[in-house]
Amino acid sequence: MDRSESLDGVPVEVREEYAELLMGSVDVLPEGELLRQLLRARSENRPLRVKLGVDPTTPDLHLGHTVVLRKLAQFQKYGHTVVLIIGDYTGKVGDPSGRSKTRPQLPDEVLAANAKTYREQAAKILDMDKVELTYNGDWLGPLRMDEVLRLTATVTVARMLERDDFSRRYLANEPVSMLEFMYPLLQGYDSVAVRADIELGGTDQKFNLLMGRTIMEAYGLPPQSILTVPLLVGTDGEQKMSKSYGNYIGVTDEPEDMFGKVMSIPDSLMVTYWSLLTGAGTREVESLEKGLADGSYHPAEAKRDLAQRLVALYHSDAAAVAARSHFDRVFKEKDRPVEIPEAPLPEEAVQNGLVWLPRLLTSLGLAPSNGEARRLIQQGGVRVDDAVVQDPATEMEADSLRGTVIQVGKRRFLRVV
RNA sequence: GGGGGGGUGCCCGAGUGGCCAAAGGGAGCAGACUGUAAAUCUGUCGGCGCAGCCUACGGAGGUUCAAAUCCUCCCCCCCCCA
Repeated sequence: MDRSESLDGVPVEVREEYAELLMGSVDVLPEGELLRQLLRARSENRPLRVKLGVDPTTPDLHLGHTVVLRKLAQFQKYGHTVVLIIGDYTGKVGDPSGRSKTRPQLPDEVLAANAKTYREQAAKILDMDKVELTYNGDWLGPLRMDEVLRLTATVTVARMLERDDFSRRYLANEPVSMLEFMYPLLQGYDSVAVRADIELGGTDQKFNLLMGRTIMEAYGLPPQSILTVPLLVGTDGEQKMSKSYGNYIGVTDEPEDMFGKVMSIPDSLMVTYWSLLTGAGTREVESLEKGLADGSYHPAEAKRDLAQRLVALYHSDAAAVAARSHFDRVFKEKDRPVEIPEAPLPEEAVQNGLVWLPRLLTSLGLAPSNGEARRLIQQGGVRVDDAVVQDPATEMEADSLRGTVIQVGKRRFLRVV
């Protein structure tokens, strides 16, 4: 977007605030509105109400979710009020988006549990003491039919079909349920309920966010402005980060795992991750880019630093350092990790004092089936005390196994005790 | 209500009587290589102590020496017309 609007007469503090809020944002609409809001908020000494709605459909947040949370944290930093809406109601109905399969309707207990972990995990980024936390079931649940109808009357079908994924699916003969049409309306109604000044979301939410404006106007309220942040690309470097694509890095991932996953992103994604996930400032990101470009900053080093920084954010500096040395040890020097998890020799794997290797792997959980274990062995992916074993018929004496380290692939180790 | 098109392995998708545990792609997994769990290449990719057997192509029956493929009924999904 064009961000060259004149800042003449804008106080320096607001310029700074504005610049930081724009950083990393994709759409900030309508043009110039956010700046006006910031100025007004300042002159009236009234913080902006910044809305984010989340559906508690997954128990764990991943780094993709944190992009928008970081943006919220910036608003918070400047004294604005973050209004976090847990979509317990919308989650309960079950959004069938994208698939013909109806998404299972989540039971209350699951939603409540998800909401709880969401709060805990969001607390790593936001100051939750200052967040206004709400549940949209509080106002959507009691809505009467006539009120629902009033809501539906505010938007036309043609308008709905402007939404890219709706029209695309519609043209492709894929189902679009009425329920899905309701989602943007309910989300917009949330904005009415909390009197939002601005709503944040991923770029995929642009339509819904704009719908909030329409609906607020229909309810006689000043329409919110909207700010979108980029969707984070997952570790595969292609699709957006999502649990269902298996390309996600969870904020609760163990330090070593998180470190490793970060190391698996394509180089081309590094700068993006730095700027969207670490809270690094513009200057820091620029010098990093420069270093990578002129060769003074080795990409492998940059990625390690990135991984370390992210682990530090969600765990601790110590854990981050440990994860890094673990990674270097195991992958760079192809050595064993210092700490190897231990597991007792499973009884069921022992027959007449002998242990058949594939069965050992499955019973230790290192392979899902004997067939898979066989393949791993044949492909040279299994080591017993550093020695590759390639014969799937291998049998070993149970007693001799105790204390040995079983390795599957490059990164799974287990010591039999 | 009428007409048409579909339901295949984790996902997408080919297959219309045997050569089909089912092409191809993606994901996953393993190996090689590398600064990396990047990229690339190779292999593998239902289960079973596996040169064999079992289970599988929406569900249930049936025809056949033989069915994902043909028939019957049922369930589910999509589109068009009304």
